[in-house]
Amino acid sequence: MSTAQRCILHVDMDAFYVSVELRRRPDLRGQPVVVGGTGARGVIAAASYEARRFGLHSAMPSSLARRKCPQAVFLPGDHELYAQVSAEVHEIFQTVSPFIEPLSLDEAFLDVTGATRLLGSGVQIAHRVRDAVWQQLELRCSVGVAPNKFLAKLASVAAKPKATPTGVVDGTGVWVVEPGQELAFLHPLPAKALWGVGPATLEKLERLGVRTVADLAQLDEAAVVASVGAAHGRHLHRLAWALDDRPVEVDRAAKSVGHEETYATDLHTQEELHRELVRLADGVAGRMRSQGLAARTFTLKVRFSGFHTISRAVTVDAAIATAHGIVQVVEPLLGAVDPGPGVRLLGVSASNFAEAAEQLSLDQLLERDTATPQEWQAAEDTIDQIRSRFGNAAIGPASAVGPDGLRVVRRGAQQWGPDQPAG
DNA sequence: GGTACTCACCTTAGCTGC
DNA sequence: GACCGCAGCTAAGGTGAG
Repeated sequence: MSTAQRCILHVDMDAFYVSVELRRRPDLRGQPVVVGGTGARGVIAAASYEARRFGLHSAMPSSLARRKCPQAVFLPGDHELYAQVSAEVHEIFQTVSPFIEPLSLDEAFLDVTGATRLLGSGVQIAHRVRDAVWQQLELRCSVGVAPNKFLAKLASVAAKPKATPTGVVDGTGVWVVEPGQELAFLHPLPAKALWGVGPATLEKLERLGVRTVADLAQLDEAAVVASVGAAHGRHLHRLAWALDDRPVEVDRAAKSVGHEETYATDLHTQEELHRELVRLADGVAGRMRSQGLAARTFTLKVRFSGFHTISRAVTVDAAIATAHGIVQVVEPLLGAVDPGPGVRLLGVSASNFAEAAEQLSLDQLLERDTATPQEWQAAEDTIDQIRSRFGNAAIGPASAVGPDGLRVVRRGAQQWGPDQPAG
């Protein structure tokens, strides 16, 4: 690398959701504990290392998890609490560097290149962060230190505790990939360790005889491109040579906002679909307005009972930020869906964002209504104010009220599957 | 038999305009 | 006028991550 050596940290909280829960349920320490998957159709969001000894892991269907580990304690998720604790962790990060790129609630990249003169080496800063997180929040984390993001991420994996059938083995907590040692660290790893290699890509690479990162590096880039596509192939081949110059991005703007929901029992009528569309649109519009966004493209996603999934999108001329506007645009797409076979999931997402200032010109869309777009906007702004004062469930569209009463879709509110058993 | 939710990015195909 | 190649855009679906 010709540019000055960077020092990147990847901080990954250990079994984050479970660890947060154990702070208020210390009686469960040392037991197999799982967060999420409390319903019949859900998956689990996180598993304690004791649960991982039985093969449990995040995104595992809850029914399978119960079979593999009947003694596991299943706890419902509390997304708001995790977000709050995540913000506290973020404050600790701020004490060592302003250059923070959150990846999710439980992990982030930190560029500490500029902090090393003041705070010591990357390793010293990593230990400083790790100690502070433990002392202030009673939470463990693993930290990878490397010259780029990709290696720092792999290093944090190497630093983590390991669950084996015989017990949990503590990790080192901090793992450093020293400059000059990148390939020695990287090449023995399995190809699936690379960021961007999932089951589909792995199968293609295996057809080329690739087992390890070293195998991939030795291939001609053209062969990788021919197998997995141009952009993906070039990217993977560079990663196999430890080449990753992506910066730590502090303020990444969202490119889409969406909500989707899997139902405890399938939907079978247009009336049910319409009611759910209104709820989802309300959730999406509320989040867009809270971020000052308005969108031109809206995508409807439908998953049928057989798991066959379709998506349909529509792009309009004028950006929209109201639930009413979204429903008007997406309703025709939904009308073309035959709910006869049963719909298990419905989703709405917004993308192609424009300046929120453009959002008032909805005129063509709302021709059939008595209210003007400005009036709709004012009405939904008032809804936002009521919710911020009295909570999300305080108010919502009347047409979204079903037999169970009003439920407002919030980010993460239903993240790990429906609570009610199917059936 | 069992597969959540959110977001980003890519590929492919079809359409349109030049 | 028909056809071709190309670029740009959009829609749909797939893949991957966390």
